[in-house]
Amino acid sequence: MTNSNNRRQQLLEVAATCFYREGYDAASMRLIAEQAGMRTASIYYHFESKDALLVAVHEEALHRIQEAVNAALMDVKGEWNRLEAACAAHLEMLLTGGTFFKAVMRHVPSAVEGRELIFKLRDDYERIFADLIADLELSPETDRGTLRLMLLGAMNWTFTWWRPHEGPAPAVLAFRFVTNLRSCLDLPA
Amino acid sequence: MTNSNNRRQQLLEVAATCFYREGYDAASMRLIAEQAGMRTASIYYHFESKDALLVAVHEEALHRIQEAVNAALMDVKGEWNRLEAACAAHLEMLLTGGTFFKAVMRHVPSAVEGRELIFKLRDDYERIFADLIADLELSPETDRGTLRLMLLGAMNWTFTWWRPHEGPAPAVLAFRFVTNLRSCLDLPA
DNA sequence: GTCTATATGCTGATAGAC
DNA sequence: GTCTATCAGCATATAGAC
Repeated sequence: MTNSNNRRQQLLEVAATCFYREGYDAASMRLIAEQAGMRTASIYYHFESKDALLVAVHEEALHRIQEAVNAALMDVKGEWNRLEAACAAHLEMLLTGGTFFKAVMRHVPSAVEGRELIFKLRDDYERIFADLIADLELSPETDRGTLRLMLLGAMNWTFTWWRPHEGPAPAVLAFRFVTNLRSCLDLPA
Repeated sequence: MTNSNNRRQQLLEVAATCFYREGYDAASMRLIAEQAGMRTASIYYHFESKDALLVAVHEEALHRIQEAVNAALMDVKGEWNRLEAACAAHLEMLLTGGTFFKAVMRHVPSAVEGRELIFKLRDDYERIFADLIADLELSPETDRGTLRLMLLGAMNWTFTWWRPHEGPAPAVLAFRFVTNLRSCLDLPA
């Protein structure tokens, strides 16, 4: 039972890495099994299908990142500070939290069973940012929906170009992103 | 010869649509052939492999979008206006220019021959925006690299959520994106 | 240029021993 | 829980007729 949970957890990590690096289709069950040090058939003791494995990866990753963002928001005061803290936590997980979270950014093939659930999980998570942006004081002509999608787009695109030891640290990136949006918008002049 | 070029062009369009909708691996040569109204083997008269087909899709799409952006920049004066015009053209192609351009945003599996070339084509195209941003007058502490990546990220992420007849028109989106970045940055106070 | 027919290999998944 | 062995199907790609 405990052993089973360990293996299950290990499989999730390995699968996420494969899904991220190869994409869902190219990440074969054989490859995942090999990376996890077991045979293909053994995976099916822990997960009923490859699709179920992908769904489980999303559940785990989004649960973890949601907790990280909520933790980062504890005791932070000020609307813009809170937004920046959430962005920093989001980028921290995405860029340096292991391949687990990058897997969530990949395309989900249309034939995957549980695709709708995956989209729902993603949407639920992103609602944190909608709430934070709703709290901002903005000039009346600013569209909050666009602002949210712009910020999330900028953040979620980082995983295509960011490399460890090269680009700016996640927290620096969060500061710049929010600063670039901030100064112009917060005061009704 | 002319007939061959027509077929080749048609295959490119069909393949791009399949690559976008299904992802590279799930878009089988059988499916592409079927959608194009021919047999699998016939594709190989026009393209030597599936990988070559993907590379050709990128060459065509990036060539076209580059021309569209350059055309949109003709006779536009003012650094911020030029950036906005380029963004509008970019979004116009990406969102309403057919699936051709969305295919370029998808993940390229690591095993694809010509992967490096594809990345080079993407980088070359994005240099347009680096040049436009280099022309802006910004407060000295603003990082232009971050600004470029932020804007491209926001734009390239749109194809994950934008739907025809729902979201804002591409030109409106371009205006909001640039406006959100603009007011705060252009004057050294 | 497009076809039929086929080679070869990899895919997700299952059966059943241990 | 993990294994060996295997299935049926689909993948890319090629050979050669028309």
